[in-house]
Amino acid sequence: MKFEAVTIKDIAKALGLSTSTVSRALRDSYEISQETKKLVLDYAAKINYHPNPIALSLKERRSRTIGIVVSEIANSFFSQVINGIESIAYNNGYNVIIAQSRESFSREMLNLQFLTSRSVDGLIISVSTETQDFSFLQEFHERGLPIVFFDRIVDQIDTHKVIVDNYKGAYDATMHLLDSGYRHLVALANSESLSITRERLAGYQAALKDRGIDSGGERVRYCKHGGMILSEVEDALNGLLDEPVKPDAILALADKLTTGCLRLLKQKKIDVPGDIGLIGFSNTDLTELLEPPLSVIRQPAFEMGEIATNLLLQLIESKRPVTEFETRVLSTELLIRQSTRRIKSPDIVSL
Amino acid sequence: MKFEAVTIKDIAKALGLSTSTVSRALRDSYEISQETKKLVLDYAAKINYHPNPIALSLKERRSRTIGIVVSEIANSFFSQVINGIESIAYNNGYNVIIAQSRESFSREMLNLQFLTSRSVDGLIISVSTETQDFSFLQEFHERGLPIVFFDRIVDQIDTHKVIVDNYKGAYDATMHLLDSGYRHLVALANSESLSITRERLAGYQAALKDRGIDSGGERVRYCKHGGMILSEVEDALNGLLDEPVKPDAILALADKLTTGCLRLLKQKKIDVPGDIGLIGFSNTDLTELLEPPLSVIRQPAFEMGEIATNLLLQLIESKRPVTEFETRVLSTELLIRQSTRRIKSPDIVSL
DNA sequence: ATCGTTACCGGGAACGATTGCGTAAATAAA
DNA sequence: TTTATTTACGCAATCGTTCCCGGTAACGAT
Repeated sequence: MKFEAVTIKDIAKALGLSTSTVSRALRDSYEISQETKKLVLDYAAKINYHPNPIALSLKERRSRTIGIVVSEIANSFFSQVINGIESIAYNNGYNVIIAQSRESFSREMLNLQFLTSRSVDGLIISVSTETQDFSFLQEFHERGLPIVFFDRIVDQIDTHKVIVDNYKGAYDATMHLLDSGYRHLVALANSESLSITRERLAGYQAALKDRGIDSGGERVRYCKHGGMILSEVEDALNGLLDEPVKPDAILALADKLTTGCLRLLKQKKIDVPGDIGLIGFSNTDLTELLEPPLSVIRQPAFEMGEIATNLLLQLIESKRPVTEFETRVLSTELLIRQSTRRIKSPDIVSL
Repeated sequence: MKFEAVTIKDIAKALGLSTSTVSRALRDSYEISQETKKLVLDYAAKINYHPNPIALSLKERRSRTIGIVVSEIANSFFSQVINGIESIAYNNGYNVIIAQSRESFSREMLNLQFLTSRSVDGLIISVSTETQDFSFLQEFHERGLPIVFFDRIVDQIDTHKVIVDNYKGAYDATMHLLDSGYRHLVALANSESLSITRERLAGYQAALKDRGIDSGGERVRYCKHGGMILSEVEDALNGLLDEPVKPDAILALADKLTTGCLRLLKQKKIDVPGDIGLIGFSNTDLTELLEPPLSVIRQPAFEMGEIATNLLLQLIESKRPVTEFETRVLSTELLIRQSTRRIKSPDIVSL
């Protein structure tokens, strides 16, 4: 079952040269005569020689590989980011290794262990919902592993970051709900520990405040597992629906929550937007085909991947330690569709 | 930017032992005294030693890593398969490296090159739509790389394969359309070279034949790029809609084609299922939330991943070359929803 | 006293590639 | 002719690990 590859030794032996000469010939060193070079190059091509990257990684302590850690590749947002990352990475001669944490802290640690032990030259990561302890990341960072955070960032670690203006995204969406005549808003959020949750929630609350509406602490429910488990979303949603003041619109603060919410409302035969309005963060390209077409806040995912990769490569290829870091903030896009088209006349009591 | 790891040498030096002794102590060799073992083990734990997998891969010519090649991770079917693969792989101490071909032959080759050069111990692959030349795969296979095909398999290469009963899936779906009163069926297919296209199309045509309906050669359109480009699907769809006998139902033979088709029909304001019925292969978990809820043929993707991985591990860990290969065929599931609920009364002329 | 075991440990060669250094031959400069 | 310089190549160390050989004690049996 082993699978023998051609090595530099085979070439050396066949040509009666030393491995050093072959190596140098292949790297086009000035110390090697034209004839010898041609000889080696031709023979290498003939027997389809490719340098062994494992040996190279061992020697050079670099792998021209970057690691990606996301919670779930099935999530459109993340798969779009990954496509962005790959596009830049490939153009720069880098390969990528993708790992999913599935929102589990332990899986995330295992993945990180795997990636670093395989000598990835750098890391692009959006942390899992469960992750509260960043010390392991901190440690890798301090030991010199170049890291770029995107989406769910870690404030404590000083490095490049790529995010969207989550505050504004949520603010605008909330304003849109209010402008549409909805009054009793509730929010369905990811784990409290996540940067995106905090930022988005702040935008939501600021919008309510700017309109002089008392948001109340109870009108937000969190999903610890980021909606990985539908029952968790159901519990949160039930909590919201059971509020003393019945909500007339929901703001979902993550992709999985948005679609999960719609699924549950349908199950409960609660009409959207008739009984309740719904808007949420989502990058699924199916949202416009849903019943009803979903109003969403969309992130420039592909671009985020591109930017993150460029920043990472900059970090990797920098000669001396980088100390100046930047946080790129991109804009979200608000796509207004059916699910927030208020049908009932505004509730007088709430005005 | 370098990132120094603890090696066996550090331990040896610190403890005044040789690297051989340390290595043996760590592997719990009988030749090492209990005291020394404890000494080494304790110290290794203390300084958080982890063997360098790169060095191990170089030495052992194996990496406990399996490579996955799919056309696109954003595709629900593939991401579900990947989850199945990971679940088994992790439980057996293997890691996975995911690569996407994005339906491009050259990308597929590059990925394969990357994976094998990183010494993956085996490969699980569903080939890209573009791939017509399997010689490179054949070569890897002959050189001893364990391969398991799933979904889009390669008949010419003799190894384990995991598929669904595509013939029956398409047959049943077609029968369902006919039973619902549709008469003028058309099919939207992937590239002709794909195994799944051939099998599904055979099922479709067999159903028509069994009902005494002349399918006609022109009532199938192919999408070379597997629907990666929407315009391609549009051209194909337009071709079908322009048929002399206007179709009243569409069978889409791949995930991307199914949703792409719905998107285009909506754009064209063609009502589903009012003007035309639609059923297709899809593993997207959003299909029931679509407008209309989509009737689909669903594949047991997770299970396929699990089986493929078990077969691959069997291949990898087998002492002697395996010569007996199996093709596991799983069942599809037919989920009937709105999109194939015929509304108009059957067209008399067509009966 | 000598031999054979057993228990324990170290030296050094791999794995595939790069690279600093040494050096022979060929050429140029003196 | 002698010395200096260039050209072109090989040796050996290195990366981290394993493992085939050794080797050296200690001990019991002869």
